[in-house]
Amino acid sequence: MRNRKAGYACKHCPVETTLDIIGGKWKGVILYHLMNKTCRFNEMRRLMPGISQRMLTLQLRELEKDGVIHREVYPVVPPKTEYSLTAFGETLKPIIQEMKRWGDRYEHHQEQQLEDVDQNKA
Amino acid sequence: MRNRKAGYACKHCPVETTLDIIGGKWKGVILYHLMNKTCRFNEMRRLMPGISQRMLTLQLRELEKDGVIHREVYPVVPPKTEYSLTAFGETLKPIIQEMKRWGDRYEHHQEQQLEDVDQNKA
DNA sequence: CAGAATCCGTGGAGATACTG
DNA sequence: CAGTATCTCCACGGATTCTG
Repeated sequence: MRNRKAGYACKHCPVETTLDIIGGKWKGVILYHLMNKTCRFNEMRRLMPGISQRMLTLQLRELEKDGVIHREVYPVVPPKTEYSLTAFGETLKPIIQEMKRWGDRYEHHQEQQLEDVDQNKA
Repeated sequence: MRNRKAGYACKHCPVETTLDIIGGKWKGVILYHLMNKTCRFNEMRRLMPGISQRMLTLQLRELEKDGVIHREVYPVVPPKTEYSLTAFGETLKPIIQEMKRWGDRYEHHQEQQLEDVDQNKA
């Protein structure tokens, strides 16, 4: 999000505060992947085929600026950069985990419906 | 979000699936308020001073289309419309609650820092 | 490999006015 | 009160090219 108006959430709604940090279009997914393991740049691109290189960079920079992720650059050739969650970023895990749980159940629900249609149960 | 590409999430990442439903800029906040109580249109506007009337309408329509909220129109004068969570929408509560919890703690953390600065502890 | 820089189109979103 | 309709603008984000 970052653009919910100059930093302060109106009536300091806590959900709005949270969305100011993880509300970016791809931030949830990025955090989800970094929860499992430290990742390199192109590795993340492969994990998220839908995001452009430019967007990935921008979102990573914002997350870094907010102290959620850490960016470790190794001065080698060819370049190597690793992204990982900071301790602060770890505190967001419960949110992402709930999102994963919900998404999993929703997908199963969808599959179920498709099967029903296939078998003319619907 | 709704625009993560024609309906199917890549590699069906569950977090992406979830964000397709609640990833809209204001959807989290809307759901948060509807968790507490059924709300009328202008009531919600007051709860969210940052959102424009147009945006509120659009986000509500998307949530309705996705089956997350219910819109009850009473044929009276002046008009009265009430928004509430559907049973399906209720299943999103754990996510929003985690967001609220995190936002609350984050705000306290911020306050703490401000106090420290005030008292030159920092 | 991990980006930065540039160009450019689209639609996200504000402001305003109108209506049942 | 609870919206719709229209006009408008800018920044979000894609595609492409260049670099250490």
